Amino acid sequence: MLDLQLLRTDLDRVARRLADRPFNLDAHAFRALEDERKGVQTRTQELQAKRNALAKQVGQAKGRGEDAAPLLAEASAVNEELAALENRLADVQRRAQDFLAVIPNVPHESVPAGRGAEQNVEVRRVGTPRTFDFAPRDHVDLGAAVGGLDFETAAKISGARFALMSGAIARLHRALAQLMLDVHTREHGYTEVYAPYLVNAASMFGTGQLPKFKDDLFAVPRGELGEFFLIPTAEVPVTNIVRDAIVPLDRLPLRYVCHTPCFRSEAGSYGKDTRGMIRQHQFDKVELVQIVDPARSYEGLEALTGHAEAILQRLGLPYRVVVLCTGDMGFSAAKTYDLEVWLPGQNAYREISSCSNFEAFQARRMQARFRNEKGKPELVHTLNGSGLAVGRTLVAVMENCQRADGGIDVPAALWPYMDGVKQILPAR
RNA sequence: GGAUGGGUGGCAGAGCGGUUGAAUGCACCGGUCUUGAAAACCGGCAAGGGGGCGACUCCUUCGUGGGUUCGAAUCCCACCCCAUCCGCCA
Repeated sequence: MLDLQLLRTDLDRVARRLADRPFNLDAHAFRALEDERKGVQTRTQELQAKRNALAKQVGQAKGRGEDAAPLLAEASAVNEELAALENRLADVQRRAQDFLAVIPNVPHESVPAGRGAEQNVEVRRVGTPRTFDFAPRDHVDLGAAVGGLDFETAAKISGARFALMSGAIARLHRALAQLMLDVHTREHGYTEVYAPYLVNAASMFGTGQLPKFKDDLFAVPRGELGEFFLIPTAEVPVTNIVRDAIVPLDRLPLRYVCHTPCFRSEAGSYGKDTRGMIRQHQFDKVELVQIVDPARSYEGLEALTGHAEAILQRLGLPYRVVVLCTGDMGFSAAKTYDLEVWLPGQNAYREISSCSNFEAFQARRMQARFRNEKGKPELVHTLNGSGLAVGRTLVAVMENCQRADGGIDVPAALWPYMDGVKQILPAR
């Protein structure tokens, strides 16, 4: 959520920058809403003050044993008028809130303007894609060759966009998550977190999935209580740790790492990435979350991105880093780096991590604050990034480490997690 | 699911329906004292919002939502959450 104060004082500049996303901020509607709010609020508060004063006089009169009847009559009249005004005020405030809740974050000044992925800017490339002296297969064919990656059975059990892993592939998948958790906790200073996979609507609002992106979520009804939502990323439960909290300054930055499955409806992506396990309704991800002092959030973003990169480097996977342009960024982000891993099966770089600074956008929605040097509560900045998407990392390892015979050479970094298995050989 | 107790400021913890935005303690900030520190003492210290150039002033907020009342942290109703016990269960 944007700062109301910012909209009041700098509406046109904000509207211009949001137009780059593109988002059309209706400045006229906002000003009209603001004017209405101001008028109703002022009159309501005047009447409330009057009511309070009268009530006090009644108390004093009764205390002196005087007749309070005239005062009571006046108070009743005030209350009648006040009730209508308070209703109107609540209505205007709700409309203002709804208006604010669907405005995306303002891109940081360093973010390039652009409409879509084509305008993203490459920052660096690390590693060189391997040249094969045979025709490289994609992970679906490799999975068929070694066994243990089964989309047909998953479709029987659940439907499209699910995978069933077994044997060495399932083990490799687990090994990847283990490696990531160990590196981030041991070397990057993150605290491991185990968090709920079902969250309430307030948490989804806090990180920005609600109200605008409900269609992307799986909702689980719970009768009278409304509904739970399956997390689309650990960002949601982990960032909401600090919702409605005031963190002492000396505890910042908070760094959390959390391995969870992620659930996405993928509404609107029909026909996209239908082959293989690039785009699934359920996938595992190791997520990095930082809660930081606003003065240091861009430092934090660079560091966090580096932490995610470290995993790719350790696995020897070639990748590149791109800054997302204004048109490709998520709703809540002020700046995002995507890490794209090289996939020989697609002959392309594909997203494997997304690292973002949300500045105070989520913090404002969550009322997540810290106590600054002056002892005053101030909104924190929140950051997160995949470190990494486990399913896609599995795909990348399979495709980049494949052998001519269809087997897979396990990267050395994973050996300690594989019970000494260094190659996954073709079945039969 | 049943029973009981409870949700108040950063924390702990008071609070006969009227001057309680809320005692007290801790924490925190400033000062006195001290070579320095501690202790002691004095003072300050909730958040969000409206209006005003400003001194300042007004409104809202005691789990949430309704209700009673001129007036609710205090009374009534519903719900949520937490604790403990019982039942069920991995």
